[in-house]
Amino acid sequence: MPSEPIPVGETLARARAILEQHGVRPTSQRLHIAEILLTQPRHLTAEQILETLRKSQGRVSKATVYNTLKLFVEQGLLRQIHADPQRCVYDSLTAPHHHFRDLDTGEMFDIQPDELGFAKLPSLPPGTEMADVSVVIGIRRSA
Amino acid sequence: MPSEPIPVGETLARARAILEQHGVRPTSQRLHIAEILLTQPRHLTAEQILETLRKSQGRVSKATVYNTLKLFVEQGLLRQIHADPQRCVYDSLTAPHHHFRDLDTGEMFDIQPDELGFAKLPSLPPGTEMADVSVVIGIRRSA
DNA sequence: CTCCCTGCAAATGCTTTGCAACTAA
DNA sequence: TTAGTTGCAAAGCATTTGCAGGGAG
Repeated sequence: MPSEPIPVGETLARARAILEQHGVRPTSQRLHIAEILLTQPRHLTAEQILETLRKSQGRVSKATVYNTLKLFVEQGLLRQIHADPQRCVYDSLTAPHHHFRDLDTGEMFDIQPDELGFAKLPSLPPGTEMADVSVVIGIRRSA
Repeated sequence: MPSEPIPVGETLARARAILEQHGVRPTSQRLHIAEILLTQPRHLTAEQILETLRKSQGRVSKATVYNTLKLFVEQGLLRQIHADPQRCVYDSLTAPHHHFRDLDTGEMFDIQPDELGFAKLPSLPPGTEMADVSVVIGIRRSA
């Protein structure tokens, strides 16, 4: 269930606040990218972000998009998901959660953490500790 | 727990049998690749397979390795895993199962299906059906 | 003789990097 | 001024493709 779009003025302010909280200078490009990732459904490829920017915005460089996304990931604002071999998806929900993945389109949808639980987890290899658990449920249109 | 290496003569025969079962002509390269994937631990990148081939075997083309792996995947002999952004791992265990992933090395280890169970699964988006479930448990060396 | 495998090199597509112009404090 | 950003083009890498030579049936 995608959250509904938030009025633009609000997202701009929120985007700015978040960037400042993370010590990222809120430049025009960064604000626009931050706005897209706060307002739109939360799983986007670099290409989709670039398209969105170009529609609403005019000129943006692909390199700047990638650099900004990389910066956001380093700052913990985004998470990268690599379910697809060829493209990488940026997820703006950074809290631990799981995903549905539409096998036909590659689209991803969040699963809230309380919607999924384990009855049994395997014992870890000796000398290791669990860092994270990721569940991806592949789905397709039913017949 | 990696199964222990199987004597070479045996793997060659098994490799040949499997290829023939799947209607794949058992050429020299294909047999060597099939042998590697039956004998060695089961999660290898194309690069690792190429290296192994070149050590034991002599000349092999990168293209042939990729083409063969692609063929094997199409025939259901292998499964591709895309946990890493930059490389893709081929898994010779095609039955449904889950994985540990060493976050430092990228290495993957099987989790047997009976070692992991769900207490709760989310309801699917309407009009869709579940195709598969993949669990990846990220681990690292504990302090 | 005819497929189709194989290897090389070139092409592809996503992502990163080098670098010069630019912009804001 | 000065550090940090941006855009363009070129570089990098894993993977794919085109094509000529070669081998198996």
